[in-house]
Amino acid sequence: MDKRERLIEIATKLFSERGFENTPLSAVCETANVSKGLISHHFKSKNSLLREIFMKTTKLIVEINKTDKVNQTPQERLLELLESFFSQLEADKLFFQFNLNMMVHPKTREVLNDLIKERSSFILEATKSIFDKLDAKNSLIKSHIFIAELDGIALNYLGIYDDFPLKQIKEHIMKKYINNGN
Amino acid sequence: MDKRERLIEIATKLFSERGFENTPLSAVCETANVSKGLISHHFKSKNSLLREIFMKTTKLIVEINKTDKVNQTPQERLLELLESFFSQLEADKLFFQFNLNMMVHPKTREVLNDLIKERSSFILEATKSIFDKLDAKNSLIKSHIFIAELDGIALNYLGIYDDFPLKQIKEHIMKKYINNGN
Amino acid sequence: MDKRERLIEIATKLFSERGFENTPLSAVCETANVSKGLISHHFKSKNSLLREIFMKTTKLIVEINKTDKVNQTPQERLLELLESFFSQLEADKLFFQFNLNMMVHPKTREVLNDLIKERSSFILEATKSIFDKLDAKNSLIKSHIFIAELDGIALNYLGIYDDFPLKQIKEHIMKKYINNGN
Amino acid sequence: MDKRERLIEIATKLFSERGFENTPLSAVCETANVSKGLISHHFKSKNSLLREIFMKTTKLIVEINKTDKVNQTPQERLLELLESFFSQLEADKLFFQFNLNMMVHPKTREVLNDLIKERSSFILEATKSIFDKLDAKNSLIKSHIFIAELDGIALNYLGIYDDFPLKQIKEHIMKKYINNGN
DNA sequence: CATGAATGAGCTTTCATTCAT
DNA sequence: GATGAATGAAAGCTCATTCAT
Repeated sequence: MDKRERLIEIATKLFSERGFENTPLSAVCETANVSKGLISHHFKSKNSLLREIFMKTTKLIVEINKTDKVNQTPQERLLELLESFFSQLEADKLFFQFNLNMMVHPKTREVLNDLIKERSSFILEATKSIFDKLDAKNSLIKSHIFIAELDGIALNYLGIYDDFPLKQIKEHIMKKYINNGN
Repeated sequence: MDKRERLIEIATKLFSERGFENTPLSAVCETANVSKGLISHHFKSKNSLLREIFMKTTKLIVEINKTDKVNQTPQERLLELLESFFSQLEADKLFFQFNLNMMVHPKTREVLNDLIKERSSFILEATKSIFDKLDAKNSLIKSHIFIAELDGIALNYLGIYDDFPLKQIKEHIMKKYINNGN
Repeated sequence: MDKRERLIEIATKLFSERGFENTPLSAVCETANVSKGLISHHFKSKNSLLREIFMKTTKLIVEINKTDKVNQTPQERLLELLESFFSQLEADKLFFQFNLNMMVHPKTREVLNDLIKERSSFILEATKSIFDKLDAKNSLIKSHIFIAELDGIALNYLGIYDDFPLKQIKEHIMKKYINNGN
Repeated sequence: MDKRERLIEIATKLFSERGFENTPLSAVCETANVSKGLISHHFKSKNSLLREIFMKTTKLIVEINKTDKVNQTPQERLLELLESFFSQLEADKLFFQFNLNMMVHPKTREVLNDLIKERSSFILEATKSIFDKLDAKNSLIKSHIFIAELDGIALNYLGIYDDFPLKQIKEHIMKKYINNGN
């Protein structure tokens, strides 16, 4: 059992649930049944622990997008992307919670500034490469809107509306993007 | 010069810029050139100050939506709503920053839970009442998507992409909603 | 309605119930429905308010002991004193609570030092004058023990034993002192 | 040098001398030459530190009473008890001061409520078991009076009369209880 | 007399971080 | 690798007191 890995996992979970600033390292240690000293032994500081977590999730995102989809049509790729977004959103709320938290909160945004830029460029590029193939016109704008729409759905689903009708919205969105890419 | 009002204003600004938890009351006091004691004299606690601020912004939102638009067609209302959203978003970033912050962060969400529910119900209702008149079919889903889209745009504009092409996106969105209400 | 008098009354009650240090002046003001400024207008400080209260209760004690008992035998006086002690103890717990509090707590003892000395000398004298008449031998010692016994009973009754058998103890004590003054 | 133990010792001393509420933890730390953080490291809160101290003194009291006195007559036990009370009272004023303080002050009584009940039941039982053997009649009442008398003596000696004639009172009390158990 | 805004000192508690073992 | 004692800064909050009105 790699304690370092366990610390990262637990910290991710707690940061997601309670927020970064509202999660003392002591809480991470207690949950992990590990001494306070150990966390400092493994991570230079709380901030650097956060950065490591964020980089790990970025890697995940990159990998999902890199899997060979050479043979797919852009329509298929869009379809798959939406499918995976909606199923992930339901299955792993904490993952989205965490990323929203980190992007929005000024403190964490400062700590993660470069990493956020890096990740969001990647996502924009990946999305744009799809829309480019669909219809090069306005592909940047369409990509931005596409991303914003999904982010907004995640935000409203996770943080605002208890009775957010995710399934119906998924259908609606899928229909919209599958037929005309708009 | 009403110091209470000034404290609210300054706190709003600082909470928006730095986040709630990352803004000590001492920072508010220093900025307001006021003793630490005074803030406790006027507000029972930091949380209650936050609640007061949030309620104030809710009132603003409600009022904007209440202004007599009896004679407007739903199309006109939608147009106006989008116009005001995009111009506000540019003019008063802090206002959106604040609201995003408070919705996303677990700690503030806990403190504001009831107020958030209340406000978001109102916004959903107000939006739905427009879509109802446009085309009753799926009006709830469309409202949710509409709100999510705008939230997502705010989120990406304010927090993620430095070079977010707001103007073009505005045009795109306006076109989309004005022509077919989709 | 003399507000000054009401403030004293309410302060006495609250100081008795919660203790001096644990009772903010703001609590006194709220209970009295009076502004914070007023209490400072009437009393130089919290300490001086305390001193005034203590002096008032001393006056009461002195008066009770001064009422003409010229014609009474020492036995009758002792009887009456015990009777009044036990009935008071039951009827006005707060009065005893207050006095115990003030005597025991280091902070209040410091503030009231001179007044405590004054009052306790008086009580000792008054008691000794009775025992002197009963049997001059060891009257000082007997007085001290008598006072200590009553104080101890108050302490145990009010502060320690929920089921303190006050009535039976009263009988026991009365019998002891009435028959032989021991 | 166990700092935790030292903190308890010093806190006991200061709480006794100045009272619980009148002793900031900072005073304990300064006296112990220790940082403010350390006290929180060892004790969950100021209240829990107080509880720990109180429990420790209860243990002491229990142990004193538990030492094998199987062979003693009740008269001998009473004698010993009084001897130890009076010598302790002179030797360790702070110990009594502390206990009186904690029993009388409303705030500390609230914090220690259960522990006070527990301890005072024990003391009553221990005392009653002696009086039972002396003369079962009225043993409960006699025990209560016995305890009250000693408490009252401590109270008057420590807190009220500077010139309390402890030695003579001791003699008087000893004579009273040794001859007839009254 | 009466109010309540305003001050400032001081309190308990939290917490990231350091360091000897 | 691992522990936990120890530090010190900073936070929110309480409260007696002052003062202009």
